[in-house]
Amino acid sequence: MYSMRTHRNGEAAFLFKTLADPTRLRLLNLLACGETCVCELTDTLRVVQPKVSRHLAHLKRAGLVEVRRDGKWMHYRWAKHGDLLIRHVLTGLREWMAKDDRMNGERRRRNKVCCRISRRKPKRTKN
Amino acid sequence: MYSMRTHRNGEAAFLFKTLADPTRLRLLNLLACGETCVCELTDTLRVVQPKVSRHLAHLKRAGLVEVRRDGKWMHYRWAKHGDLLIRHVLTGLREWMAKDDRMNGERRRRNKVCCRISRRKPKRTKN
DNA sequence: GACACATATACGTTTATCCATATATATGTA
DNA sequence: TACATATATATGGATAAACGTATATGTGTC
Repeated sequence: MYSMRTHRNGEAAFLFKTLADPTRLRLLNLLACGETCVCELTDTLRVVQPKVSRHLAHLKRAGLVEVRRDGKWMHYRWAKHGDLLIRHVLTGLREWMAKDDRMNGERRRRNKVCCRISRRKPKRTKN
Repeated sequence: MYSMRTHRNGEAAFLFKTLADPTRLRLLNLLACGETCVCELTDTLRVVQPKVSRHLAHLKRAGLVEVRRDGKWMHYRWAKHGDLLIRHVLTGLREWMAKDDRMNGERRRRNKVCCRISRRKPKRTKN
């Protein structure tokens, strides 16, 4: 179900195309910490919001992430994968991210991002 | 050593970019059977030779395959990988290829290709 | 050396990808 | 309803990837 794209027309290439972009790998890296909303991703990566949304959409099309709406916010997370290929690839990716310096730094930064801290106590806020 | 590209500048993206092409996946699929020369690959995939060579060069740059010269022929094979990410990814890829219909068909065809059969007995031939 | 064959590379064109900016949509609040 | 905020999408331009054809290199044979 999540991996239609890789099986339809037999294209694993589509999965790899999705992973072949540094920004998308950085997004997956942050999502490896758990569910994260778009503004947190934007702030952490210091990347303009349309760019983040565009890449998230691509990850979603490929079945790599799922979304949940919470008021104005969209929370993205890694998808559960039935697909064997995706599972192997993401296992390798997780291990790689755990060792990569830049990725480590960005995961650390994620937890300090202002909008994350300020929104923690009230589940929904006006600001 | 084989995976310099993935570690230098921290880009796993380069590995995925290499795998993000159907022709290169088809080549890796044939090489999964064992060492294969360019003309066999060309005949099996029914793809023009410069295209095959170009993609093989890309796979080599990424450290995914190795080459051995045998007279006029160049024999390509999967490389041995120290890199964990590459190992996970290729494990997933192997399993996927084993199940994919098109890939199965092409591996079967590989063993029937004319130039393969005619060149089997004499290790080196004039023709 | 001249030629044939296997493979690699160079070149110009087409196609796909990525980006930044602008704009649209959706939700919540006054 | 009007407005602010969060996110998504559309548009046009720049960059890179892939392709086919032509040509170069490298090896063996005569």
